[in-house]
Amino acid sequence: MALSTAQRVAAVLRDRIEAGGLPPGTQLSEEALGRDLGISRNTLREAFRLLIHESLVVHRLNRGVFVRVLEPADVVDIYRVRSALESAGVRAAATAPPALRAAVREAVGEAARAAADGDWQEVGSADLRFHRALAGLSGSPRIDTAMDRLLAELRLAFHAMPSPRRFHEPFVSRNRVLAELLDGGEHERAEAELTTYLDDARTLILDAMREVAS
Amino acid sequence: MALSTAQRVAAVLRDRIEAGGLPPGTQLSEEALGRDLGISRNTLREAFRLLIHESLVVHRLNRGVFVRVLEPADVVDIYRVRSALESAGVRAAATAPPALRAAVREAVGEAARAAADGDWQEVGSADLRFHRALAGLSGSPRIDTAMDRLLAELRLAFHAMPSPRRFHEPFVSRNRVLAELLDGGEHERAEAELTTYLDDARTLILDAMREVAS
DNA sequence: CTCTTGAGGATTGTTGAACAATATCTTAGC
DNA sequence: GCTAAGATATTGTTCAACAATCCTCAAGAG
Repeated sequence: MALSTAQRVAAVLRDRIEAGGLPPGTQLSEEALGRDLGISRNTLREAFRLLIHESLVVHRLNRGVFVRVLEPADVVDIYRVRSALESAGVRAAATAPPALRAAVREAVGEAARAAADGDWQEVGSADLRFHRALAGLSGSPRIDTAMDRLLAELRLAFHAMPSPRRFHEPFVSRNRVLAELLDGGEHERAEAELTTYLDDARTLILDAMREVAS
Repeated sequence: MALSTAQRVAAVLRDRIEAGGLPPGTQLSEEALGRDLGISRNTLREAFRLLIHESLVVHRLNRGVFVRVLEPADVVDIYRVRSALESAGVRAAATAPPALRAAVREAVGEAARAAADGDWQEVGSADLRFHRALAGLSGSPRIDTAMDRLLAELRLAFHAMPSPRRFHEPFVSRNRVLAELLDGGEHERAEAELTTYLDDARTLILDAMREVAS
């Protein structure tokens, strides 16, 4: 048994959440879910802990766990932190190891290829890799894991996006522009472009969230 | 009972670790600690998970949990992230709410008062509050908690410092300089000063760690 | 009618135990 | 002295029972 029961249960719940079967705000009852999945409450709670760590669900003392509801304020905050971490990466680009700089260019290429194929799901994944690579220029393990967690949180908001293409398409070329500014050593302009970039993306997501809520 | 048992136990262990009662590298035996604290192994493991999440302890599979040993590479990384978060705060200072800017000035005053009293322990605490306030200028809850965790990790390294006075004293006036640059709207100079400030502090800690290790 | 109060029921929190899996220590053999 | 097999101790996983807490909803006071 390579994976523990708790890990398998967590994977099942993760899939259900990301597939929309368990919408944000849903309470995950220990007894009902445990009976449903044929496991004890304690094992289920262990699975919950894994999901809590990924912030896919939240735990309220004596209340239970609920599928995370991402508020507009959360999106605003996530983009604030992203701005701080990715800006730091851009400022570190000049002294970053070649391998890290190559990762940025690679993600740009992958996004372009996926866009040519019309695979907008994959464009989204490549976009996330691009931004992770930007933050990764700092060469900091702690920044890497923080970035991973932020992007995992953001995925919860993507459910609100009606058209993946309309959201991702404009950013393919902007990613390329950013990468070229970095390669050209124009770090100040790159940082400025990154700031407006993130502001635009945030606005798009917030608009989509408002639309779904209404 | 506002806090769960696991949370209270985690607080106890956190205090013991920071007070030096549980030095870095100590193994936290489940059976012995559980008997000592009068709680079940299961609850203790829950408390461990909280501390693991704060990276005050590390978990090695089938080996147990140990009080975190901070390597020089960790200190370097922590200062990288601090630089990113505090720089973001300084850049946000211009548009930050007055209450957040006041918190920065307040911490400077408290440090100066403690220094006059010769209470170098308290100078250290005020210094941490100063830096937390700097990062707090971003107004981001996620940055606040990230900063708290970083500073808690860093405290693990402070055990290596032989003379609190020699470490903290020079920074009292530098904090004041930084705060005045911010109040004067000279954000670029403030950011530059912050960078050299953090580099100097990092160097001091790394030197002390090397000295203790040898 | 609104607000408080307090059972009662439902849900989560905690415990101790049993068994499995793994690492470490001990010992026998070469 | 070194290696390998077995013994021992510790952690990992799961379970069911009991304790603590929250929420609902009805009864009563104002």
